[in-house]
Amino acid sequence: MQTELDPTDIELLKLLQIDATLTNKELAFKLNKSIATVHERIRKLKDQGYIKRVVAILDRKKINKSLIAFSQVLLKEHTADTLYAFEHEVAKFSEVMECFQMTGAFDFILRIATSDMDTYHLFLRNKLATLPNISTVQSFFVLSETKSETAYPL
Amino acid sequence: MQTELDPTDIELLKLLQIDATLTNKELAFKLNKSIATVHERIRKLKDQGYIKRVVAILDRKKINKSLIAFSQVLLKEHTADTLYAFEHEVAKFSEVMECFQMTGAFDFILRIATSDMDTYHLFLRNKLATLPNISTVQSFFVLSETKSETAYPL
DNA sequence: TTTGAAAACTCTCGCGC
DNA sequence: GCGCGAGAGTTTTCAAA
Repeated sequence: MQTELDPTDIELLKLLQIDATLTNKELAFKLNKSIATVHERIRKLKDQGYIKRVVAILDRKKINKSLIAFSQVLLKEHTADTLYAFEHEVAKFSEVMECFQMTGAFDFILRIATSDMDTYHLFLRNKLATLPNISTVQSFFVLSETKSETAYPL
Repeated sequence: MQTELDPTDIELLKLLQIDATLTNKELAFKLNKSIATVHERIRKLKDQGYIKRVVAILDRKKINKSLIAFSQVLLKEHTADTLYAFEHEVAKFSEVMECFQMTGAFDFILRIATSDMDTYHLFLRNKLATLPNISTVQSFFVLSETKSETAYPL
């Protein structure tokens, strides 16, 4: 299985990261390739896992997710079991968009999406803070989103 | 312009957030609507800005973006001008995937994608730290990505 | 919102480089 | 191996009701 990207693959990935609604015909024109070639390249890029999925990105403010919080979590214990248990439980909460284990002074950083501060408060009290083994949770709130990019440079 | 979402719109947004390659025919079947209805609903959801864009999500480790850092930036001054200038300059760096102005003990949090620690270091020294008006930058690194969701609950 | 038909696009296959 | 052309099969689009 060929796993290196050539310039055509790179160009395709660049374009599809920005707008995945481009048709094969449009892509073929931009790349000076045939439609069949573009089709085959994209199939391979998906098969090989370069393209994980194609998704619609919504305007969060329009769907009542106006408040984004970053919550830094410190656990009491750091055994393999307690780390796994935390990750496993926290992933179940629909408010948690992302969970990363981190280096540094705390263990995890969570990105939480809610409609407002009251809802965040309820999430913290009734969901996050009820998990066992939590030592501290520090919350920071997004005032404004200056840059928000899903496309990696290639 | 109708701006409220009915249950069909909500269901469509849920599905398209997960997989935007579903055809109108497949969506119509899932929702028990006609293809033309689905087509028209999606057109409206895009027009009204609920769907901002449709993008391919890549596997960052396969495209040499193995290291993700969250960098907390504190500025020296907080005039409207200096805040704007920082946002404006930092958005130009291709390594910066996201930039948020925050409440709390620091001013901005950046999500930085690079290939490795050396590259991050170079970014910090030669790009970020050269911006005027920066007081401190604290960097935290992602050890593992437990949950990573682009779909908001609806 | 639906229908239905025309236009556009997708996807596969086999040939040629 | 990789790319391309052509055609069958789907999907999208757009009237009209």
